[in-house]
Amino acid sequence: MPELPEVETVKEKLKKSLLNKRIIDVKVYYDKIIANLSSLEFIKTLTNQTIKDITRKGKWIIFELDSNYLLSHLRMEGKYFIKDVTLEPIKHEHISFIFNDFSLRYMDTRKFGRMYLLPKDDILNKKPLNELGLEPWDKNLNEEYLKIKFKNKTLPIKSLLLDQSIITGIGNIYADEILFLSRINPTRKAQKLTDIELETIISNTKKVLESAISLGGTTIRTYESSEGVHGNFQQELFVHTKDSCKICGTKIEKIRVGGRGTYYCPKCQKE
DNA sequence: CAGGTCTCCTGCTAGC
DNA sequence: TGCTAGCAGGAGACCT
Repeated sequence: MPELPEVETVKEKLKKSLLNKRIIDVKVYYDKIIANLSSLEFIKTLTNQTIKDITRKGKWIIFELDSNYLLSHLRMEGKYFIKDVTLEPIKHEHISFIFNDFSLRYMDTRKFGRMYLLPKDDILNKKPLNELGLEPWDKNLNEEYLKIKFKNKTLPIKSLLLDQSIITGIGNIYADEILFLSRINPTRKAQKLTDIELETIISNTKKVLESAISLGGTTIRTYESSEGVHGNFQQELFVHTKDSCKICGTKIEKIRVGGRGTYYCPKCQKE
């Protein structure tokens, strides 16, 4: 499940192959991936545009084209591969962007990924990016900001860490890791956290995500990496999918918080 | 508005 | 061994 560090890694990888390349054709095999256009309009608009830049906002990859932005969210299992143009599409391959000497294939086993093709204007203030909160390294992310965002909320901290309109980029794996490092129980009500605890969470968010990016993200379970992307952060995980605590040896508990599988150490993360 | 539940999907697995 | 029901999960829709 790609979260910010995996998306960042994929984005960097794509940049190496795609900058200044011109799309000469597009094939769509499953059109529900495209959220805001028919596949016909999607293909027509993309054809003959050049990739000027590739950036990231939260878990979104942003392809800057001549006159549009193509936004891509990998959700659970979306991935990109560079392949020879002549190779037939295989199972779970839904979109193929064809360039002169190679093709970029979008694969997605569960078909949860989504793309938006938008006109080139102020996309940060338009759906879907307008709903995103702060990047973890934004200088406006501080304890005051979280207090304002947590106002009138009764949800546990884990659920609010996953809320992309507050901090963007954290997913299920890193939420568990951030709370472990912060020694905070995932079920604690966000509103009841102290200022110091909020600051600890912010600092550990940056720490965990930076470390994960430097290791190329996390590769676990069914999440097979994209082209040339093989993360190693799974070796650094303290609680997510673990059996016993790396610090105290206590058995890691698995519970459900806000419908998500949640791992924590009952001794290190007391309620 | 806040929050709970359902939905989208497929592959894997526990259980018989 | 083979089958099936149940589960996993990011985010948006829908309901209360």
